[in-house]
Amino acid sequence: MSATPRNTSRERIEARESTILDAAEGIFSRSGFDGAKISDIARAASVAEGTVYLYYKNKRDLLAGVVGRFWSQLTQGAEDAIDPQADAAQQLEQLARYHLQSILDQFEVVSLTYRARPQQEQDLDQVREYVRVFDRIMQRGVDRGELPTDTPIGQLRDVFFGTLEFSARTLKLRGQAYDHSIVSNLLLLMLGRRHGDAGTNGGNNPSNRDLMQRLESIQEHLEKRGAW
Amino acid sequence: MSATPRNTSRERIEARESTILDAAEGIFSRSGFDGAKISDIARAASVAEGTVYLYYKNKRDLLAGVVGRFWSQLTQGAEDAIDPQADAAQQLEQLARYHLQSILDQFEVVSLTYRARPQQEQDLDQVREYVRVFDRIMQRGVDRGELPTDTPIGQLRDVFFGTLEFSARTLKLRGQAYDHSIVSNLLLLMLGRRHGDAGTNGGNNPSNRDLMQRLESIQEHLEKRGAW
DNA sequence: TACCAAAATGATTTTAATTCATTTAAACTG
DNA sequence: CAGTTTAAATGAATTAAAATCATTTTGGTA
Repeated sequence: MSATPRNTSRERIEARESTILDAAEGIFSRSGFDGAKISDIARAASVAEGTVYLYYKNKRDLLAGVVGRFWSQLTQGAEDAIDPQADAAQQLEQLARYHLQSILDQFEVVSLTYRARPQQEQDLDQVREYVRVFDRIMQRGVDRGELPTDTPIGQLRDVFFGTLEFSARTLKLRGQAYDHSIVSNLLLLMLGRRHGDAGTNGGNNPSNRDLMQRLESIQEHLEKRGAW
Repeated sequence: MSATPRNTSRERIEARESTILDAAEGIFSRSGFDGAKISDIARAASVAEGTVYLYYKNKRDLLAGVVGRFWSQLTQGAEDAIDPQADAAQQLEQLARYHLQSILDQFEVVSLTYRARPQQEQDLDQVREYVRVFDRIMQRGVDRGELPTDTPIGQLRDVFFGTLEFSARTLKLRGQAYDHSIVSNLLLLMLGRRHGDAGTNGGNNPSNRDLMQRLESIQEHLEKRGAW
């Protein structure tokens, strides 16, 4: 049992680290990166200033810790929020709702993400992982024939997250709350129909090109099932 | 001519302010907000440290100056880039190209915008003004009947700028250059048609006869496999 | 040329991050 | 369980950079 740390010890240390992250998240959110003092964070975590530096190399690193944890938790939450049985359109809507709601709720932490970013590379790992939730939904949709084969997933990813984030900023700026029509309109846009508020303007006449794509996807779908 | 500053004097002062802004933009872009030292900026502007504080209350204020000037210039450039004769779709494409190109070219300054933001209110004024260029194009399109009356301009604004900005980030992250298909696809999305890369795969709208043939062949195909 | 006010300077002060010599606590040993 | 070793925590001291301000320089004016 030479170099391995004692069992209970690791738990204590993880608890302390998490305490420090909690404190940092609170102070950073309240005061912003520049406004936050390490001494405030240390006090909030009931710890000496020097202790913070045992867990994080410097202030920036501490921020990366806060931001990284946020996105990891978001990934977990997103996976829980998505019904594995649902089709691509439904899953996309679930993700969109969850995402918009979350970034509205924790707007300050999301903003802090941009502070961590431009620097080192791996600060972004947890964000990348989060984004893969979207990619998986879309890829599955294509595989099942629910989405056209030539769906440009990478570009739609930027449409999806870019739109939701800018919409969230707009809402915050105006002091407005979650607005479901944003999600509805985004999905209508991405899944190919015309815009206008959700329920409205439902039954539009699909073009032949739409029909052709649908047929192709049905065929592909049937062939994949095999089971003849 | 009592209290009014001498004519030449004002020019000298404005020139100096602009020199400081240039220096600050360079250093901020190269080193980021935290990495930039006022002493570096002062040196780059051939000015004493204290002089910087004659023109800007503090470092954050100086950043706001740099960022504000950037967005003002962007507004000017956008207005120049748009053909007043063109219809809404064309103008939107012109703005999209101009915007994507500009934020790619000056990615660092754009990133700095988020540093200035969450703070005081009027830091955003120039950004708001820039955004109105988009609003005007859309409103004019609606007024002229080129766009539906119920076009949700405010929401589409977030789609437009959100998508372009996230796309720019993706390109930068991958070290890729301007990609016109992003603009094409975004416009197709916003103006109501289907996605797929622009020039490629262009105007193939299959006829009903095509569809019927395809259906026949699918039926035949399926029946051959029999075994349901 | 002498004067004044505006502008500029950079040494000094202040603030906050980071380090590190010292102390305290925990884990292990015989 | 007292003694010893190692890990963790502390906070005073150091360092770095922003911001201030008493002093000097400059440009215009009479």
